[in-house]
Parts: sequence; structure tokens; C-alpha cells
Amino acid sequence: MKYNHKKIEAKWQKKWLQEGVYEPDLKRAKKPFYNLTMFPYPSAEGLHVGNMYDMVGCDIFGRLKRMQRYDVFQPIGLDGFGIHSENYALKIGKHPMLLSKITEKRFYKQIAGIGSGFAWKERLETYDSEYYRWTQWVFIRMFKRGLAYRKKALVNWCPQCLTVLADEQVIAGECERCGTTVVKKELEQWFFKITDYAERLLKNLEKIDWSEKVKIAQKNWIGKSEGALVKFQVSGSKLQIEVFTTRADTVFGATYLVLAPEHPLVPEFLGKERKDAVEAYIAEAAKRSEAERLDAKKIKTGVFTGSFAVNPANGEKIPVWVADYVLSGVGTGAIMAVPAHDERDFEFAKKFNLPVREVISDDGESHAPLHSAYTGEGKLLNSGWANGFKSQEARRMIAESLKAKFKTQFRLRDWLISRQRYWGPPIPMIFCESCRRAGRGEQKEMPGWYAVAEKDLPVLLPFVKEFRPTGTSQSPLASVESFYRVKCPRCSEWARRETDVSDTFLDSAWYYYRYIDVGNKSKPFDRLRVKKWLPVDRYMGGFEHAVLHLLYTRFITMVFYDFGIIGFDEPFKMFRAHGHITKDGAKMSKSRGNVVNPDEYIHSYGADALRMYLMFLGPFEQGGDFRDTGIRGVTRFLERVWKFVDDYAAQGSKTKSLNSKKTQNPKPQTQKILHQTIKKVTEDIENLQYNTAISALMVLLNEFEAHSDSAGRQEKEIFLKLLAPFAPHITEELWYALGNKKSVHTSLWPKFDKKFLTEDFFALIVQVNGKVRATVEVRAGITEEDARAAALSNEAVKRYVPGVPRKVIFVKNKLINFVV
RNA sequence: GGGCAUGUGGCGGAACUGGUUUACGCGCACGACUCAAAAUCGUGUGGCCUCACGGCCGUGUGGGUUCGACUCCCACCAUGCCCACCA
Repeated sequence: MKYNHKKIEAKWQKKWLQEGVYEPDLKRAKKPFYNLTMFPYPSAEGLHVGNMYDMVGCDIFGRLKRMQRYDVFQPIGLDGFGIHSENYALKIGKHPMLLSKITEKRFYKQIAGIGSGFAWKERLETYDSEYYRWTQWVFIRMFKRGLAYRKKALVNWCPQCLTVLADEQVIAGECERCGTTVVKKELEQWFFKITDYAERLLKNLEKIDWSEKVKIAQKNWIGKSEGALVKFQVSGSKLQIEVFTTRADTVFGATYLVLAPEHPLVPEFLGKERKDAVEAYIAEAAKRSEAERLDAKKIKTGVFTGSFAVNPANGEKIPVWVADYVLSGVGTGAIMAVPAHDERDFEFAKKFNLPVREVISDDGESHAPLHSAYTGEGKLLNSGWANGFKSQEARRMIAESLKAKFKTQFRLRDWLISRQRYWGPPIPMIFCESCRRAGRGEQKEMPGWYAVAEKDLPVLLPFVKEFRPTGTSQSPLASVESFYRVKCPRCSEWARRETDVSDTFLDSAWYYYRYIDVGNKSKPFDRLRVKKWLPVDRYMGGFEHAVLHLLYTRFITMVFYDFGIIGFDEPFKMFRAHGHITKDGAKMSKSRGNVVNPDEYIHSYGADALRMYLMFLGPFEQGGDFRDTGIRGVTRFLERVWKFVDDYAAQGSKTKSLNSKKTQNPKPQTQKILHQTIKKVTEDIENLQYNTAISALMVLLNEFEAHSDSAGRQEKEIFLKLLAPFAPHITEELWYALGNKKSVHTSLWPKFDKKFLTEDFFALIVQVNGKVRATVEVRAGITEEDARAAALSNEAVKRYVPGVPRKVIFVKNKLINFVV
């Protein structure tokens, strides 16, 4: 028979599903192992080869664990709510609700086609009301805990798409979808108080086993900095300007103050003679796009307010400026400018001819005039009583002398959760104007606001024909009266339902809890099941989610822990980021036209071949570049595997000798390679080094073919088991051909036997001055003296070692090095 | 500007804890099979010198540590990714 991937792949995929080979008993499993990969968002034309890379990599690991007798739970679903899917719907002009039914079918069909061992019964889609009902439940609980609140904020606005955008959808100041420059708009929004958890999110990083680079990225994103709040008195006024600084040691060098154009105190300076100039500047700054303002290379602009403040360290009068290089959202929105020791301040001072006073240098001596800012540590000068102190010490001393408050600042901002879009879970809140006027509300700080009763969930997303973003800073739901017109739960007056939907990252922040209990109608998840299955044993996914998704999942888990509904505060025991598949060295994207569609390759080479090819490309954590030529190599390999086992099985069925488990006396060399391979493949899968595991299997097959008489049924079975995680279909077919009655994927993973790995003889490396000059076959465990004699009896070695060597280095069972 | 990676044959990559650089695969060359080609199988394949035996050089560049460095340290160059006026 010939290897026909089309026939066998479809056959086994169907059979696995029927027999529930990959369905653990979620209630009664004895050795639970939760093996998770990030669920895809079905936004594009279909499954991407990158999704496939991810799913196969996760699957190989899961299959090893299953064969090691763990109850592996490996679920799959679709992150189908949110702006990505909605944008795709907008692009092709279909309604997202109808489109989701189509993409769902297509995605699941494609995912099934790659032959991964997913637990299909537990799949979920975030746009299913049975799922988002509990997403809304999460929101309500957050609100009741005071972790969800409203405030006015500057948000990203795309003037072309007429919609707000999430931060992550703004790429270098431009709209991800249309490339238009994004502007800022002030809107009242819902936020989650993730900043309350900043310290904990940072601290817990120490105890979790995650890819190091993800931990570093999160640490930088959280961005803890410690500094002091220093107050500056405005001359001739009661006003005080508070600034945050990490370098209180430089206060003596502060020669001016700068307020952000949006700083709340700015209007206070408008009564002065410089009113027009300041107003003009602010108006201009507001017009400037985010991208322009954030461009670090841009020449700095600013305007003098006409007012002065007093430097509290030396009593000097210093001018107060307004400039947009100071950001309203950072620190207090105002800075003390120390041009001598801050690059931005230096540049600004040069441009506007402001004084530069050096207060720190490496040796405490002046190096004025400075040609650039000195931002390092050193000794103080020009600083009155603090002269001569080390900058690190002076930081604390000066702050204390100014009675400044010490403050820990985080770069992390609260999570903006509302979206003025259609395709998401409606935020389950109701606003009552008459309650607001009466000062009533569920939370003191938010009069008029009530959470929808939990029994009334889900708040269903209605089918709305006009789902397009409106451009009015409101969701399309805001024009659907039947949706928003509700009675106030408190006073029964007419009230208005919140018409924004929540961010898609909230959907994906808790989905791994729902997988284990998808059918539960009364709770988001069952406590006992959570106890059994969570935290997730191994999570995998792309590095692009290092700070967003992966930070939100940690936040939500901490919140659940504080709610008392789970007993742990980190969601994933282990996380590993995998690399990316590029095409011709570039990221795959539709605009580049280099997207690889897995379907074509599955069609012509088979899922097994594509799986193996992707994994053979390079180390899983590094990714690789997709080249069509490489796939021939693994296809050849699979054809040889087929021939190797199928010929034997066919022969056996003729002679009826197949059922004898006897081996055919494998050669010691073959036996050794077999056991080395068992060891290597096991370890390599554990460490995600799939490429070298595959190469080890190739070496083993080469050995078998070179000594065809030495591989009997038992050796063939071990080989199939080792290959099974990588190529699940062909191994299953051949496994049954050998007469087995149960799936290879639930068979027991082989163990290696140490006794086959040790050798009687080995090739001793002989070096002279560190250069290899010969290898000598000697007995294992040879002593230095014997090794020396053996080495020196070699002609080549003799030539290089004429007399008595100066020194001899001997590494047992490895090498001997003569220094002459 | 900051952070994190990476740099080994014609190409993807391998190399344990500092100990035979280039496993495995692709490609290429030659050979077998064939009327021929494809497929398949076999052999070879880092560079330079040499008829050959053999020798020298070789893991981005320059230095250092070491009996010995792809591996450790310092400086530099190049590429990729992420973050970016965070006070």
C-alpha cells in the first residue's frame, strides 16, 4: 500500500472525535494536566500558519503528557468578539453577528484539519451569550468592589474611521486599520483599577516560571519608579505647583518649571499679561496629533506664562512655562526643569535661552559650560549646604529638608475598558438621572449608577442593522431605544442603559476558567473543578501578548482571589512564548502579500508533513522562516517511515508472525541509538526543542534502515510512539496496521534503559596544545596513565610530542591534552 | 533614545557543564535505475594549498581569561523585535 495522507488523516480525525480520545473526565480525572494555548481571534480570511504553529507546538507537548498517563485537558475556542473581528466585518461589508457564524465554521474546520488533540466538547466563543453573560458578571463584581469606575480621559480617536481606538490599535500614532493619524479626544469612560495591583503584579513576577523576556517586558510596562513630590510656591500668589522627581538631588539646579498644556492650574495663569500667547499655544498644542507630540526628535516648543515660582532649595525666582513635552498623564503633569542634568530640559533651555546650572559632576568640580546634560551620579556642587555630598545620598537629604513626600510611581495606567463600538459585550450598567440628582447610587462616588441584577444577565447584544461606528463618540447601541430605555432598578423612573461595550481583552482575561465548566448555567465556574484544574499547568502563546493579555489575565486572577472564589493568585504556573513564522524574512501580512495559507500545504503534503516541517524549521521558542523547499525533506522522511513499518506489517500478515512480541536481536549499536533517542525525544519535547527531537528520529530511522534486520515489532512500536506527538495520523494508521486495537495516543510513552547507553569503548580525544591531533579507541573508565600511554603510542601524536610534555590535562572518558 | 534577542557552510539549523565545529534536513555534484526525465537509491559536499601523504585557516570584528573558547569577560559592528519625551 502507498502512503496516502488524505485518506488516513480524514479517517483518524473522525475516529478520534467519535471515540473521545482527547476528552478527559473533567470531574474525576486523577492526574489533571491543563495544557493551554491562546485561542485565536477569527478576524481574517482564515486560519493563519502562525496560529497553526502555535497550536501544533502546544499539541506536541500535550500528547507527550497524555502518553505519560496524565489526564490532559487541551481546549480550544474563538476570541471572536472585539474590534479585530468587527473591523473585518466592516471591511467585507457583512454584519458581524452573521459573519461570526460563518467564520466559526471555517475556523473550526481548519483547526480540526491540523490534527491537534483538542477537547472539542468544551470549546467556547466569547460572543456566545452563555459566555459573555459571565464576562458581564465579572464587570458587575468589579464595580461592586470599587474596581470599576468612571472618569474623563483623553482617548485615541481616528478621524477617518470615526471611532475610538484601543491603545494597542494605535501603531506609531496611526490608526492600525486605515493609517490615519490618531488624535486625542476627551470622553468619560469606564476604567478598571489595575493600578491598585501594580505592586503585586510586579512582586509576583519573582515566583512564576515564565519566559524571562515576558517577565522583563511586564516589569518595564509596570514601570515602578521611586521619587519625591516637591512643592513650588508661585510668586505673588497662593498657588503651589507640585512636581514629581526621581532626582531630588538636583533641585538646586532647577532653573524653571514646566506645566503640561492640559494641567488643571494652567487657567490660573491666563489672567496675566501673557494671556494671549499662552492661550494660542494651548490651542495649537491641542490640535497637534498624538504622533507629533510624542515624536522625540521633534523640536521642542513652549511658551512663558509671565509668572514666576520660588525654588524651595535656594529661594531663587524661576520662570513658569507651558510646554507639550511635559505630558499631563505622567507624574503630576508638571516638572521642575534641570537642564544641566536632563536631556529634554537641556534641549529646551538651549532653545529658549534659559539658564543651565550644573549641580552634579563626577568629581564635584565644575565642567561648565556643559555641552550636553550629565545624567549620571556624582558629587554635588552649586548646591549650598548640600555641596560635596554624593548624589545618591543627597536625593534623600534634600527631599527631607524640603518636607517633600516620597512617592512610588508606576508607569502602568488604569485599564480603559469601554469601547464605543458594537461588537462586544454590553457593559451591564444602568444610569438614572433622577437618582443622580438625588445623590443616590450603588457606589457613593458614582451617583446615579447601578449594576444590572445578576439574575438579569446576560444583557443581550441586540441585532442592530446599523452596527457601524457612528462618529458621535457613542456606540451604535446609543441609537437603539429598545435597548437603552430601561427602568431604574432603584426608583423605577426611566433610566438609560450603558451603551458602550467592554474591551475584548476582558473576554480573553478569564476564558481559561470557563473552559473547565462551559455548560454551567448557574455560575461562571465550579469551585471544585477550579481546584482540580487550575492554575493552568502550561500556557503557550506569542510574545506579542507579553504585556496586554498576559498582564490582564494576572490582574483578573488576583481579583478573583480577592473575591475569594479561587485559592491562588497567578493563572499560569508556566508560560512559554514561542517565536514567529516569517515569510522571506518578513512578518506575514496581507498588504505584503506573503501570507502562507496552511490549507494548500495540508492538501498537497498532509497535516503530518506540515506539522513536522513547521517544527523542524528551528527552535520553537525562536520561530523561523517558511520556505517551500524544506517541506520536501520531512515528506521524504514520512514516506520512508511508511515503507519501514507498512512493508513489515504486510509481510507479517502473510506469515502471521506479527503478533509475536519477540525482537529480532537488535545490534547493540542499534539498541544504543534507540535508547538515546527515547531519552532525547522525551527531554527535547519537555524543553520545546522540537527541531532536534525530529532530527533524532531521523537519525534513528537512518540506523534502522542501515541494519534492517535489527528492528522487530517492538522497535517499530517504540519508534511510532516517539513520532506520534509530531505526526499523529500516520503513526496511528501504522500502529493499527501492526495489529494494535487502541490508539497510539493513549499508549504508554516509552522509557529508556540506562544500561544501553553506557559504552565499553569510546574515542578518546587527543589534543596537543589544545588542538585535536588524533582520537584513540580505548576502554571506558580508563585511567590517566593508561590514557597517556595509549595516546603516545599513536604515531600522529608522537610526532607532535617529541619529548616529555610540560603538562597533561586529562578529562575522564573524554580527552587528554598534552602541553608542550 | 531605552530594553531584549540574534550573528556558525550556498541555505534552515546542531554542538552537553568550556573539550572532535557544522548533527539532521535543504540545495548542489557525481553515480545507479531509465530510451529519457521525474521519483527513488548510493556516494561526496566549510575554505585555501598539495598529484598525494598531509598542512594551514575557519563560528560578525578587535582584544582578554584558559592547557583548550561558538560557549566566559570587555569593546565595537550588523540585523531583528518590543517600548519609547515616564521627569
